[in-house]
Amino acid sequence: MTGKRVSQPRKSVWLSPPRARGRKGTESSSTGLDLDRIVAAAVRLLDAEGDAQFSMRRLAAELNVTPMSLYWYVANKDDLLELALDAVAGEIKLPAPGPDSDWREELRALATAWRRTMVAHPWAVRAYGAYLNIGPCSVRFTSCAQDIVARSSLPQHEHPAALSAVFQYVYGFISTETRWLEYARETGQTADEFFSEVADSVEEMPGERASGGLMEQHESLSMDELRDRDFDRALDWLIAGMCADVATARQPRQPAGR
Amino acid sequence: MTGKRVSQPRKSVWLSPPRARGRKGTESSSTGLDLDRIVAAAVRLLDAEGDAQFSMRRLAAELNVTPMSLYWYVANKDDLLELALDAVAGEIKLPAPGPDSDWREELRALATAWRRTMVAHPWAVRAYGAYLNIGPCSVRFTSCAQDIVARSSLPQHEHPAALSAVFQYVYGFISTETRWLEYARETGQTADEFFSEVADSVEEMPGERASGGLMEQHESLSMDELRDRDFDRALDWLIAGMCADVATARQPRQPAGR
DNA sequence: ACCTGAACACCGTTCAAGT
DNA sequence: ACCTGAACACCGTTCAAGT
Repeated sequence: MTGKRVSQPRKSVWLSPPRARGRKGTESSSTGLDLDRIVAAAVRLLDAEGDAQFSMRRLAAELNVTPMSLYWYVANKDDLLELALDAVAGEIKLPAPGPDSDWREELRALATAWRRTMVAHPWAVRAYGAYLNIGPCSVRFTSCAQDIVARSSLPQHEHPAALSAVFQYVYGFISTETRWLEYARETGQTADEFFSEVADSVEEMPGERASGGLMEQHESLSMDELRDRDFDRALDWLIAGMCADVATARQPRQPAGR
Repeated sequence: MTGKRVSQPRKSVWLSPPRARGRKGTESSSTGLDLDRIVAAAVRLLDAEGDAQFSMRRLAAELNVTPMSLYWYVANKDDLLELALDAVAGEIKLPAPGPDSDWREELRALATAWRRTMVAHPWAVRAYGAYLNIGPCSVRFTSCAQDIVARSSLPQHEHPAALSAVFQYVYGFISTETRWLEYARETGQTADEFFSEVADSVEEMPGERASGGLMEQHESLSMDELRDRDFDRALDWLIAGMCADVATARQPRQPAGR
């Protein structure tokens, strides 16, 4: 995030030997600092003001403390953001693996749960794209997804590709979704107002026929409902596609229209 | 990008009245500045050192000029990055709409072209996620995609969802792909080395059964080939899924396994 | 063990001034 | 019309010092 040239480039908090951090047991007095309190405050601040406004100095002020005191608990800003990211990853509600439930339903449920938490913490999807996501909660999340496809009807050698496919799609979706919501929030407009304004402007641009078909079906559905529907839709297409690919047992490496 | 609290929040360069910029005709002497030269230099610098290292001051130095001279051509750093983004969008090789070609092939070709350019400019996928992408080249790119699905066999009302589905997927894919490549570059490792190191570390972490199945098929294929295959694979699944959904004409709103 | 203060090397950008 | 210099309000972080 800072990007200053360093001799030993950092990779992840989770790949470094732990500091004083992580001693959750110590019920410290409410006055003293504490890694958990710092991370919690960071999440609160990031939610409230966005990652662009977030700074170590701002956070320190929030905690009534000198900026440098944070550095006793955390090596640098990137590490702190990685910790904050894993904290919100812990908020994702993982579906319980009911014995009689369909794996496709569970996968949809997991994707929806992920989407829901990310919409609540837009900065976190940017962090998700920036870091390695190998904290305990992130790993638990990934494991959950792996378990689900492991119980699927897909052949084992397809599991990684299947997992990656839905992950990439969902990540892409929530990435642009949260960005639009942030834009609306920043400009003080509703999502619809902002979208309409942009669409109109593109319409008026020189060259090409404009955003045809992107603004049509505004009769019965709100934009939120439209987004929900498109999200589920593509997920279904993807899952249906990989199931069909298996059903029609062509030679496994050679996909459809080649 | 800066995030300072401003009275009038910016939305996009392309939504503001143009400055002196854009006078491409003026064959200015090679000594003077020029919007095109500035943008080109920015792209060069971003490619070489990444967006984390990029700054107005650094760019000015590169152009042998005072930082503030840039501000005659460009309102702020975000605007400049948006211009740089559109410049690389112009590098995407759009498939020519051959009259006898399959729309699915064209869609795959477009996705692949997009991916190729983004891998060449990793900072641009972050910019893509941050801005509105409504510059002339970006719009041309989007229009091309729209034309392709317009020629598809899908019912008209599905076109926006179909377009969005493949966009989100491809964006998600290249987003994580370029991030891994950047990590490898930053650490001076090959992509394989870096990936193995991370995978091993996750393996040793407490709790959960580890990254099962993510590191299997390392026999005949390199990581690059694996990625290429997975990219095409999910794209095929997605396209197959949406075609199948149409073929088996169930009631249009109620997808597969509900 | 935990926290502070001063300082360094950076940022983006405003503003008044130069040519 | 185009570019500069000084200055402002910020950054993340180092380092030596306090308790």
